[in-house]
Amino acid sequence: MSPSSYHEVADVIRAAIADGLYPRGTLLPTEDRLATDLGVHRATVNKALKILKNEGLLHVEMGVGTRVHPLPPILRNAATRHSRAHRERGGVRGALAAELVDLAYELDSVNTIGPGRPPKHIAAILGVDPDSDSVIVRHRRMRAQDVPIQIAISYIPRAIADGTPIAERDPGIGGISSRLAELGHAQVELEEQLRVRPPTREEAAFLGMTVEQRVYDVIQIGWTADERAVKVTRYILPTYQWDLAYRYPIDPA
Amino acid sequence: MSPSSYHEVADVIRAAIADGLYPRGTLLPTEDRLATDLGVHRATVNKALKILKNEGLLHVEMGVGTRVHPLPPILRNAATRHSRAHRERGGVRGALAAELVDLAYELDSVNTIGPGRPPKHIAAILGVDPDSDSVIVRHRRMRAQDVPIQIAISYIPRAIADGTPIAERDPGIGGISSRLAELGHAQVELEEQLRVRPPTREEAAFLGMTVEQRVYDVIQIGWTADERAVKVTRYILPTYQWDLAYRYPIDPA
DNA sequence: GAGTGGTCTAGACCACAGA
DNA sequence: CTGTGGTCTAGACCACTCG
Repeated sequence: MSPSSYHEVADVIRAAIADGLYPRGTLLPTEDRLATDLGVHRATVNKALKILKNEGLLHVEMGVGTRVHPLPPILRNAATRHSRAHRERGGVRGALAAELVDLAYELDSVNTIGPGRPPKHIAAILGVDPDSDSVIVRHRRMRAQDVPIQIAISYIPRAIADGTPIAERDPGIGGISSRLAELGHAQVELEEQLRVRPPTREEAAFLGMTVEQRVYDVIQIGWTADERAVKVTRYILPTYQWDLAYRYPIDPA
Repeated sequence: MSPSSYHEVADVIRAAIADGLYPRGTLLPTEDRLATDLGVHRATVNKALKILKNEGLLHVEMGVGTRVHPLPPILRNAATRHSRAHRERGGVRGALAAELVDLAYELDSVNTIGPGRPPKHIAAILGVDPDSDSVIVRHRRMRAQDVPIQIAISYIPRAIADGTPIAERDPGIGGISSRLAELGHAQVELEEQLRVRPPTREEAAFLGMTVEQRVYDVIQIGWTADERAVKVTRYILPTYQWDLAYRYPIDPA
């Protein structure tokens, strides 16, 4: 067959991947090869592959070739991931780690923890000073199976966190949420605001994405029983790497 | 200045739009014009504009020109009722809620209602027969200010819906949820599973999108107090047209 | 150095909308 | 009929990786 457009070429290759012709993690044929096989110019193949790269299905290793993305999407279930049982399963340090336990993925994270200034809109939520180092910032960049999958930046008021394990590198079993609870700041509700946008250059660099792909940008606010916001966390997740799930009560009337 | 790559051209145009040089709804200069102005070939401008189209910032009217997308993103707050008690508290919540209030948009919807077969995975959730017309299907395509913004397809078991206003074109004040409550099937919790993907050709056609853009694909399940799923609704939303918000309780321990 | 994908220019033809 | 964006081919040069 001789596809007449780059969308058809993309469909052919997408189908070939779905059929298992090119398993996850393997190299695709070169663009020249595909061009001659499909009877089109390389520019057309390049345009078709760009679609699949933007979808997150393919991934380029410069100078090497084009690879089928190694990891299928992971489910992030907001309803269950924050239960204590979930967070402490396998002695792990937080919600993400617990999710990956099920999949037998190895989690590896690079953290930067210390006092810092909160962004203005986050300072407003937490009710802290935006112009001084009023929060502990926990910046975490995480990989599963050596594939970057998430950036998480947490902001906790220093009035709460100073002198506690929350300000330390290792917050202990169950993560920050467990420590907040022990300190009398248990979060009873979480609020999440999310949108989809292109990654910034920095985010793209760490996540191994291009700026033409998409990330979820999730702002999570932790509320206590007495209606105080005690933690704000921003999650940056590649859309092709995650499915999200929520469960919430409604007024039955 | 003379941008050296199509990403720079895209950045220049994105910035020009952000600066108000090209207001929402107006036509951009032609590709030829931009090419000569920026000192690059039209193919480069075309590639740059494609990025902005994929982001949903631009929209082509064939044979006419390229227009800046008319509507800014809308906030879809999954727990509006639930969050109402908290509305006074300041910060981001108030700011985003304020944006919602602006919407004096005119809504217009085309509906198709009747018995039908549920998709297999939805039949499994509802516990109905996937091989017969076991559900009432309510298919709604909605526009705001004449801009298509959402597709919603609801599935309700006929055992519940037959002979009630749920199977009628107009379900009455309060909609399906109120009727379900009156019939003894009040939903007390909603579960939503969402992912981001390219639209199908049909979805793209109605929503005025290309298949290189992205939609939220949201599966919403309505649960009763006795843990029965009484309604499943699938929402298809352009990602550039919506921000999403959730609020849910967590296990504080 | 050979092979990879990334990008740019150049020129061409097409379908579509509107005067 | 003219002007619009959509697309394809052609050929070139680049930065990168690996042997």
